[in-house]
Amino acid sequence: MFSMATIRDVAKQAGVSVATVSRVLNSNGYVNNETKKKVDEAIRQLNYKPNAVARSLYKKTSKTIGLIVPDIVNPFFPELARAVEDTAHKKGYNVFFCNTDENVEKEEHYLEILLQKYVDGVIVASNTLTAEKVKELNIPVVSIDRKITAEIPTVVVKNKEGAQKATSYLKEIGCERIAHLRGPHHIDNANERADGYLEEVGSAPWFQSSYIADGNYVMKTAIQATVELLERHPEIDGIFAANDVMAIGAVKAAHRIGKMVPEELAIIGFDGISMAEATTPELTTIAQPIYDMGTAVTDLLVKLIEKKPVERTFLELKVELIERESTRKQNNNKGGREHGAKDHSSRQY
Amino acid sequence: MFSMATIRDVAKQAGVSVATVSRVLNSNGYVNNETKKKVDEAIRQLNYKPNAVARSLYKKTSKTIGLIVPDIVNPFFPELARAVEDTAHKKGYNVFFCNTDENVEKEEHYLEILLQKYVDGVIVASNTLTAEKVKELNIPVVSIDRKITAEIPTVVVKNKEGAQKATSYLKEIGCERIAHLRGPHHIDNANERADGYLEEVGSAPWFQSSYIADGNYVMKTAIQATVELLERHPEIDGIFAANDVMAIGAVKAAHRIGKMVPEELAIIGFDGISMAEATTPELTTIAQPIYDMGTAVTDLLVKLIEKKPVERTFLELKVELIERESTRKQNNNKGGREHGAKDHSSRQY
DNA sequence: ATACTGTGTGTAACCGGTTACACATCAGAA
DNA sequence: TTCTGATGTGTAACCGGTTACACACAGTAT
Repeated sequence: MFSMATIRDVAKQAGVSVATVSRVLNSNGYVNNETKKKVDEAIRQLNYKPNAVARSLYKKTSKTIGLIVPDIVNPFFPELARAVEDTAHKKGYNVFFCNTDENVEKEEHYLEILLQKYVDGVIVASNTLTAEKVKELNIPVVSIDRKITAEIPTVVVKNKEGAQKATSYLKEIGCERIAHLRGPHHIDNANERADGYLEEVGSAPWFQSSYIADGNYVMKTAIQATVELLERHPEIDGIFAANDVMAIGAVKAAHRIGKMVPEELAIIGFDGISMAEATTPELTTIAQPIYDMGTAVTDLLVKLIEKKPVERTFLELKVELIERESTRKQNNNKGGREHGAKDHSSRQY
Repeated sequence: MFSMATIRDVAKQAGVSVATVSRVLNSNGYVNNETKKKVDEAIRQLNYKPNAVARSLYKKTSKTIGLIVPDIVNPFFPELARAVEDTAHKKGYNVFFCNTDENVEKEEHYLEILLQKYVDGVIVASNTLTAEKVKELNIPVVSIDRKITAEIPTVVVKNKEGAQKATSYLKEIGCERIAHLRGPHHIDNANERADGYLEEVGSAPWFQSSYIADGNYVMKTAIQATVELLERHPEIDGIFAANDVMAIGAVKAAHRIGKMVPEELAIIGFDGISMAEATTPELTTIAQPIYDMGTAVTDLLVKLIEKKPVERTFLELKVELIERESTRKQNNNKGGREHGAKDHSSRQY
């Protein structure tokens, strides 16, 4: 067993001081060209790699960020995590990966560990954190998908606008009784999406609040809720589900009851997760630019870390309607504009 | 802006030496109970948190591991990553998260960075790494899902056995012409699964090699391959796809052609990804114990890191047939035994 | 001749922990 | 009484980088 070469080994090998080696490594200060060659040669010979931990200790920065998500298994987060990691890597940062299950203690525990490990900043996808906690961390924290407070930089999407887009699209294709399968009341984006729905149909003559069913963003309960909804209101011919997972549940419920999708019932989701393409019929949805959100939030964090100027600390990204098979226009029946090919969509298992 | 308290601040505050504080922190060596109280009080007053970087530098260990996957977006990996992170966290380790897209240079680059950051070990899900490269890292490396070489500890599943199980299950429910949608030739598990299929039907009188179609583990090409397969051999009444994503593609192809699943064509996949439950009909599959694999591989790695004894360095886990709707028994028609409820299946978005 | 600036290099302190070693005290054994 | 071992604490070296500072020497301006 042998141990890694240190900067002192390199210095000895090259016949110079450690300061000079350090200067060569970081290309700062003055170094004679001949000296530099000797040092480079010594580095090559010893296969020297500088020790990032020692560097971190002195510089008080680790070129590392933390990514805190509720659960990577939740289909929204893999693409987000991918974008964060890609962007961080491009900028020279590594990412620590943490799952909190929306559990406050777990989250605070992770933050403490990350802080002790000198992370330069943290990306949080969670709603349990308080502004106070964040402030005492003394490092940049940005939030994705959930607003925490006005002080914390955030990247979200236009949830209300997207919900309006979804609902008005259902109207447009001829739906006359449109229901909403909403998300949990304690999650902001669920409320915003419900607001968007109400904005479009809340004052329609047929509307009643019983057209809104409570879901909690998971498939199983969405199936049950949809079955009850359709039993309560058999006249429903369109459902806007607040996320894709529930929309998939709604499709299953319709199938179970024997309602044809989209002929008798149009269903539209929200999120644009890849699972929505696995269903039959494939799901029409309001797609969030998940990858772009990850890129944007990471860019923002890195700028804050490196104290570069940032234009805005609150980004509200646009969503996009993707027409697939779970809805069909009354008049024309074309497949509809899809997403542009994503640069990372061709990967294989 | 204020800076973090150090061990020397604590020592001063408590009126003791840094060694004593360190002893209290790590509960080793002798410390008088009264002294310990003073130190604890000083720690509390200053809200002192030990600096993990400084500790790493001296101890040459960071309580950090690397997780290298091809692409977290690939539906197999989120659950694996979750298991790895859960297990690592439980044992006091943080995980660096890296996506390589099966790209050798990217992979080697990540390994180099991880090494410089003093990671204690690495989990690799990849087939591009050579044993030589791994050896010169001088830290424990374990492999998941892919065998690299005999020397590198590995956790895989019984692919051939699973494939046989899938194929014989199709025979059992009455299929008489069973095709195989295989994975890429350069991936071991694809070859093992093809072997398992051949073992079951390779010597059947009806068998021809044209019953095997090349797929590359992605949905789009699987759809095309299935369409061609069914045009070539309309008599096919069962398809074993080498992964779930291709099986979903096969379901779509059947739907497109107008073949009823499972009535006219039974389809079975492999992997047990959650997406397989989103389809209509829901997919019968050979489920890998993905979460367990992640737990096992992390346990193994941590044991190697901590130089604890390990029983075996090659684990081949069992797979399990999950009957759902895309296949149906000729005789009895019961829903079939599902997975036990996974402890992490109830999370919400 | 003097001062000044740019180039090139080395010494040693520093980052914030851990621990080897030295030393002191005290109880119980020989 | 002396020896031994357990208890308790402090000093300083160490981990492997970075950099402030000192210094030396050249070339050029005054």
